[in-house]
Amino acid sequence: MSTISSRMAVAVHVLAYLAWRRDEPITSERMASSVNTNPVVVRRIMGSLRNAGLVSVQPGVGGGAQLAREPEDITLLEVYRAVEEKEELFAMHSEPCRHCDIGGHIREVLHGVFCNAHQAMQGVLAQVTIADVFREVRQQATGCVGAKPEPHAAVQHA
Amino acid sequence: MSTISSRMAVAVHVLAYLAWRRDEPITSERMASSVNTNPVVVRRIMGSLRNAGLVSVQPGVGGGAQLAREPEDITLLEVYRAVEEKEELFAMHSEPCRHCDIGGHIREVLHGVFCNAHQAMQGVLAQVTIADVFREVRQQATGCVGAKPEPHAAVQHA
DNA sequence: CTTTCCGAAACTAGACTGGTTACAGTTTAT
DNA sequence: ATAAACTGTAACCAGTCTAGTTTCGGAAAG
Repeated sequence: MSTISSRMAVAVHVLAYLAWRRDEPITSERMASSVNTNPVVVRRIMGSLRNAGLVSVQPGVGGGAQLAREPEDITLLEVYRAVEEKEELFAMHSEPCRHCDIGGHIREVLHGVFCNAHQAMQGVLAQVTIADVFREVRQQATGCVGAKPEPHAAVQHA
Repeated sequence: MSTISSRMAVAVHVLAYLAWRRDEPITSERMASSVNTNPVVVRRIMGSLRNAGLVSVQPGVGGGAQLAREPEDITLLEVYRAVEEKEELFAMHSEPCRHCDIGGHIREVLHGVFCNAHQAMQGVLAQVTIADVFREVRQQATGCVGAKPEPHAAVQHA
């Protein structure tokens, strides 16, 4: 039932927003307004993205966050690794009986399969960049009836 | 940080155990002893596997669980779907601003990427069967120094 | 009818998530 | 220097999921 946390979704959303407003610093309040959450939640995620070298943040008047790299150079895999410090996708059961044929070696076998599955998932994320996401979002937006042809004219969460 | 629950690992462990003891019913107590957990935890997981048609369970004296299908016909993907009723691997953030260019369409784009990632992971699980796991576990066991050449001679959790 | 076994409910402690408030520190502008 | 704007971080909370445990009812076998 438990899913990977929505930090991933929020992080990609924010990075796409920063790619949209590529040249100006964006405050956590503006980002939170677009994501519809609390500014502290955004700042927590920005901390992870900053540690990963994906964004640069400036405090003070006129401060905010900006992309530290080009949107084409930021893959969703980097975002995933920045906001989910998880080493394994699947949890292993703790201490199976080591004296029987199954319990003694099941963990090594499972570890191999689980690693393959995790890497396959990460392989998909590695092939998508923030620029891809931003482009697809814009395409969807302009494809709608009544959509504005100039995205910069949209609501800016001022 | 949160991972997919260890129910998956326990389920594969138990199914490999049942493949090992293919012809006799195994009680939840014996399975729990091999997994090193509580019999009720095993029974909960067996309920999911039974609903998925992977095992058949008999109550009463001499009862227990047996594989309902051949180990070669049970993939880890079926096990995954049996014990994790999750529809999505990644959580979506709840209600982004629909009036701005990013928030209005980010969810559809993210949904596509997340689905691809989830399916890539499931594709790996679909290619591994319980028979594969059992065979690899046996290979690892016999490859160890001092390992018994006949796996049925190992501790049986009686 | 007793034993063995499953199924299910109820309860617990621990962990993670997302949200919130609060406050210290830093940068800019005046 | 002082005020304003913004980040960073700690602390706390409620909700959810997980895994474990106890308990009890019911089914099957002998």
